[in-house]
Amino acid sequence: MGRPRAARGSSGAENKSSRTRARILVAAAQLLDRHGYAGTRLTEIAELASVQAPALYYYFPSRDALVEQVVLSGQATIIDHVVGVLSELPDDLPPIERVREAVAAHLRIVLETSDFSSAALRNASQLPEPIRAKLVEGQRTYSDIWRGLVVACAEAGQLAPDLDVGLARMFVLGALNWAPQWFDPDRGPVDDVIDTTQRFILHALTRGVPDDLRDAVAAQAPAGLEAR
Amino acid sequence: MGRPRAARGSSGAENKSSRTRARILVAAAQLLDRHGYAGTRLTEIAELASVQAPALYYYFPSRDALVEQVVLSGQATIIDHVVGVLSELPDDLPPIERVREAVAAHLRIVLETSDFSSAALRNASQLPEPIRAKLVEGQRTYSDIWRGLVVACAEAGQLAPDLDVGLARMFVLGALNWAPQWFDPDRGPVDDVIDTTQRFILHALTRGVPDDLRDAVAAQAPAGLEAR
DNA sequence: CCGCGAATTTAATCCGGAGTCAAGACAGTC
DNA sequence: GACTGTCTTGACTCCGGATTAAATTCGCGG
Repeated sequence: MGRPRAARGSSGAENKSSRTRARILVAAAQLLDRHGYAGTRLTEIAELASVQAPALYYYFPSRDALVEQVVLSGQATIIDHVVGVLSELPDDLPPIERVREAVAAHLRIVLETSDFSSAALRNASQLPEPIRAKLVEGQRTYSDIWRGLVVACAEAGQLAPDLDVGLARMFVLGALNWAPQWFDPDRGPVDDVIDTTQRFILHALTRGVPDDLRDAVAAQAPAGLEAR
Repeated sequence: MGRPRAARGSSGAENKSSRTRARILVAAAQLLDRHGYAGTRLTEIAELASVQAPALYYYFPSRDALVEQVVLSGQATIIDHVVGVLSELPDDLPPIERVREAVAAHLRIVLETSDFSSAALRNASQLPEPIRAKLVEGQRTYSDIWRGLVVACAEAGQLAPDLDVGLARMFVLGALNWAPQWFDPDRGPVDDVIDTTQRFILHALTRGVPDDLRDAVAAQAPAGLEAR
């Protein structure tokens, strides 16, 4: 009666065992994303993973443990990816451009790499207390990342002066987090969505006339450009 | 053994009966908003409404009927209120100002009058098919309202030319619909949130071009008006 | 091709929540 | 003070879904 073992020599294995485990996690993520925490049946997960329900207990001690695994790793995936992208950026990149990159990173992970991450986002508020508690740290971390991004814009004078920094952050995250709700991969490539989202959010934050139009506008009406 | 009667003469009554019924609906809305469809127990609703569980069946034939009542009236509340506000507006108001008003109307109803409306929004995707079916008409209606608002902006040249009209609509609704998720009435008045939201969204849509320059910008990039 | 543990199934149990029902209690009304 | 509408009390059924137990198959090293 064994807890499943890690592969012999290697650690990130391709075991049959670990592949089954992965299938279960993926199935759970998909269903959590669609039906929510309370709406996801263990038997559905099993079916989608092509196993019988009790097999889940070979890998996870309980339904909640499985759910926890899904949302925690989903959360970690987002954070790691966004942090990773940001850390690759040159130090002298203007803050607003960092926001642009963060938007893309967030959307790409949530819309493309899928399920785990959006399951984490969408269910956060409806999870049982113990699981929710384990999410708060990551939530704070991620919040802080965005706070930092927005504050940097403000300090660089690139943020529209009449925006509350805290609220602005919430709106950005709102627009991002709502995306999985309506996004349909059949209706167009992720990249298009990302493009438009970036423009939308940058417009919202900067309020200024964007670089590529500034000259034209300035020529037309050289007065009144300063951000009031 | 009576189905509850409407009040004698008056229709929007203050009956004891109708007040109890209202308490039940309010309780259900609150819990649906917090725990989602599948996470809301009948007994919890009853407790919150200060009634015994079987009493619910005096007013509603089933749990789902109650839920349906909540989300449908929540949806109707939003639509009616926003439509009402828009119809009061002078005809010659610029489209972008109509958006501003619609944003305020939507937020006010969702954040203040609350629960019902946000329950409708948040649970939409997780409801059982029969209920969801009854929501689609309203969803289309509401979608169309916003489509109309945004398209009008585009046609008036007040929309940032590089925004896809359809996607822009989704972002606006995203920012609005995510608000109940983080809004905390103790942290500040609704009006502040509304103010900032209006600015944020108007910046996003118009690209922050001030009124006196909008013509110039529209002339510069008259393309990209298609309403996909 | 045997044996043994890992992986998974089949069958059984357990529990909570929806929904029912019958018998009252209590309030306001005529 | 009888009547009706509004609930409470306290069962009790029923079912689906989580969990457990026992039995079975798979797959590999010997």
